[in-house]
Amino acid sequence: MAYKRTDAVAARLAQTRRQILKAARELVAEGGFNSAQVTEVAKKSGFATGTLYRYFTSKEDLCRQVFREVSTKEMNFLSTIAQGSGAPLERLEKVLRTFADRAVRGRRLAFALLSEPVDVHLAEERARFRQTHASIFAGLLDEAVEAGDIEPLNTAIAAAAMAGAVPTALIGPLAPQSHLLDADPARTVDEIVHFCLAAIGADTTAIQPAIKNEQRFIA
Amino acid sequence: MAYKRTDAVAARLAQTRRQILKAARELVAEGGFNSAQVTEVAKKSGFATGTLYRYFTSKEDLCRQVFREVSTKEMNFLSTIAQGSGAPLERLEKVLRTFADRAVRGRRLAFALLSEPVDVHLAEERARFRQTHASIFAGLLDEAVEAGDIEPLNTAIAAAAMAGAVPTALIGPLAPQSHLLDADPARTVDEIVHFCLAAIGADTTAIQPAIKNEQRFIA
DNA sequence: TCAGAAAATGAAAGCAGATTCATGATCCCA
DNA sequence: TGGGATCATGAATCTGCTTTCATTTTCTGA
Repeated sequence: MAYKRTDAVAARLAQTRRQILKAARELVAEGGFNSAQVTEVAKKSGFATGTLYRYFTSKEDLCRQVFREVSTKEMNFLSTIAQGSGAPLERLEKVLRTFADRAVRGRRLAFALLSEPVDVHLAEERARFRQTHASIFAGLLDEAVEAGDIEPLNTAIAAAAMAGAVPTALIGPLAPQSHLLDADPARTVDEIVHFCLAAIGADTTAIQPAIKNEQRFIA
Repeated sequence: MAYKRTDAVAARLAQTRRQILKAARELVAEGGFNSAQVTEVAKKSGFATGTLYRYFTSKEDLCRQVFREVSTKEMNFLSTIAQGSGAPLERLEKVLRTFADRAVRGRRLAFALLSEPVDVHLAEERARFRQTHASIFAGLLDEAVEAGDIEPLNTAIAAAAMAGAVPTALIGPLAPQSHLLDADPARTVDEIVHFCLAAIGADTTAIQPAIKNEQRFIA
């Protein structure tokens, strides 16, 4: 026993792991999970394929990590807004708008997370992602009902409907090759947000113009 | 040249083709496209795998046919309702309700058509399916706007949002193993329909109770 | 500096399917 | 009824990946 992992080595290992994840993430952001083949990730990260398997038990494992990393970032982002101050419906509007807005701007990545055809395992991860969106929406709807800002309704169902409506309304436009949205993305986002708010009986007369900062899905 | 295909033979060939499609369709209705492996379809239909390739150029081809057959039936169904008589919004409500209702009742097949993870080719087919739903919705929305029943809006976007909202709101419940919906499916459908109609500013006070006939996605 | 231990490598093996194709069965018409 | 044509068969092959693992390289503490 003449070997004990040094801090320096541990750091390097961690670094390697990060590099692999980064390479995979970038490939996903460019061409979806489809492009994240083991060989490609290896090449891009600068390590051998065998090496990847010292850090991840399988390709599936690697992809799941990537999905989680990226989606967690998005969810935290929305979650923070949801927990902010202001009337529940104002926060809901901001969350919806931010969601749609970031998806449009980070189109390729959003496509990968939301609608690219993927295998069952990633599909599960995606379902969780959607479910989390729905939870955030549902929480705000509950608050709004509680506050008497909207009529009582089944918030779980309404939230799920929103979680489906937003991405789908963007999907054609979200597909990598599509440029339908380039004309007037802000207007489209406005319409979608309006749709969701009206659906729950919220007053939509005061909907603000699109967000100005250039937020987007980021790899 | 001592062979010319007889009518009898042609009929048998057509019959075989139908049998293969039927076997595939049934497998899909039971376990999704995942279960429609060439070997399985062959076994179920009673023909050899090689035979399938005399009728379909590839597995992909076969699956696409199945998807089209089934989805076309659904779309025609909705389309007929959409072209019926009555106020546009009444027809829209009926279309939405029928869509949701049939999906709930023909859960497994609906899952396969709407949210099962599938490869790129079927995903394209699915996109078309969604797009058709959206077109039907959009047509009715246009009529409603035209008739002055609702305020003008971007009907394409609203329609796409509905096409996403309905399946997603059902999805947890739609997944084959889920039984969330068994408690009170009609109520859930009501909520979803209400959501969509409210979203476009339709008067929802007169929403009728659930449809009575036992319509469903049929293989 | 060296021996033992971990880490990295990438060519080869594995894998789960779809797809092919040589062979045998069936069919048609002269 | 026979020979040429189509049809059906299913074991063997092909395919595009992921995954393994014997070998090489790097690291550690004595």
